[in-house]
Amino acid sequence: MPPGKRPPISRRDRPTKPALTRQGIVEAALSLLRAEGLERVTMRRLAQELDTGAASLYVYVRNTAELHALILDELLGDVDLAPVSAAGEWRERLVAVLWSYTAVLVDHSGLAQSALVTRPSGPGYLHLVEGVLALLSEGGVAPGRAAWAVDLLLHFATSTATEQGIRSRAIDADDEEDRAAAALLGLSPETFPHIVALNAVLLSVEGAERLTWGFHVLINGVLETPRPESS
Amino acid sequence: MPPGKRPPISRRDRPTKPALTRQGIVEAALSLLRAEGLERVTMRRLAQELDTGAASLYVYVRNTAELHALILDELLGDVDLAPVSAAGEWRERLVAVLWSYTAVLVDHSGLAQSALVTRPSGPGYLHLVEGVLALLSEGGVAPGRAAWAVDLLLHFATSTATEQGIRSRAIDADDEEDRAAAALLGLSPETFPHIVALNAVLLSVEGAERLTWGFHVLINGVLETPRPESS
DNA sequence: ACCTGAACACCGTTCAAGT
DNA sequence: ACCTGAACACCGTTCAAGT
Repeated sequence: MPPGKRPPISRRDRPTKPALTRQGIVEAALSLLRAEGLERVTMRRLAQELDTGAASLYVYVRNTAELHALILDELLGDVDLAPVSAAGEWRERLVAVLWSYTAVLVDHSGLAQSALVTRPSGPGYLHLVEGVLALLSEGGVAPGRAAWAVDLLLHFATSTATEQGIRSRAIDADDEEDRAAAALLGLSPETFPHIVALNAVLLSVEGAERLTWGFHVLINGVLETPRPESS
Repeated sequence: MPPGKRPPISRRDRPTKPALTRQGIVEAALSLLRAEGLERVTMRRLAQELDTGAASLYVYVRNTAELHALILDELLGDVDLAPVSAAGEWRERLVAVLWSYTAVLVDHSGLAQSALVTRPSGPGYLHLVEGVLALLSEGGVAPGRAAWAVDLLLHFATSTATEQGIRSRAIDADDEEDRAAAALLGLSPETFPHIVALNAVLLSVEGAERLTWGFHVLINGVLETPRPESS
């Protein structure tokens, strides 16, 4: 077949290349995230996945930060908001929602990091805020105080998720960082080998207890601490 | 002068190239940080500053993360720990220390971010932990609870610094993110132009009040919330 | 032992040129 | 209007080869 003008062939021969849309880009990014992790959700890699050039994505997405924010909000749809309208003590239900939020983020701690830097703004996030506000209101927290509290609570959950994500690595007894961690745990360097075992506990049972404790500290503190007069 | 073997010339003609040392690298990194910001403290840029190749730095520094951790700890020497042993109410002195820590980090929010991801371990950080523990002990917080509390307090300060650093930018009424921020503040889109003014307040007076409130929430919550029985 | 150039395998973003 | 190749200006890290 000679070169030159060829008849516009039907799309069927390249079924993996649908027209670009903002939603399609976000979906591709999400599947790339699940397949290869956030660090590979780059403009170039994503474009490759979509069978185009990186430059094309800039028609739909302002920059990488916006792309990540879009993914995050999509993921936030997985947060379990059922406890908001369930039966039971409001404190416990609030902790359940915060746990769910943290759990969703912890699998993709890079996204949590971006949530810390660029406050989320999509529908997923707004639903979450709404739910937390409802629970605080049920708990009798005045609106002004609740507005600050919801920020404080979500901020704490977000930063915990950021922190946790990276901690999932082996402890190395020669590593200076790990030595300091051991010191903080009150372990003398002699008993060092034991941290390996301890660390697993820290990430599971004790880690969980600490986070729950943190949530309760925040909730009790909010109940106990009025906003300053002036504002 | 013909090429070939030249006599080893004295170092005096290149006074800016001292031998590489770990400390020298950290100092150069620190001055680069102050001059150009964290985003330019890269292995390549730093090597250039030290008149060598990036590969040479790997003799002294494991990787970029370690480099940043080293810088951070150096900076932590600037935290004002005087309130630890000053007169006055322990709560207020604790808040003062936390404020100082936050202030040091907020100027370099990228470093705060790295502190969130890689828990600091150097002497600067350990002194800070020591000071906070001393104040909590003075406040009658039991050691076990204090151990968790110091983490909670510093973690909150660190993540607040991470968050604040980026917020120092103009509000754009066309920006979706800013629209959501306005919504959260309870402003209808009609009153939108006013956020520009409001934003300044938020970053100064109200922002400061919120952070102080957050610290007090944490402190009151810690006093109010025992650690779970099991651990 | 320490240092290095060069290479490998990537990045984000812009822009002129095409359709 | 949408899409793109190519370019610009970078990255971190490794490694063989030098001194």
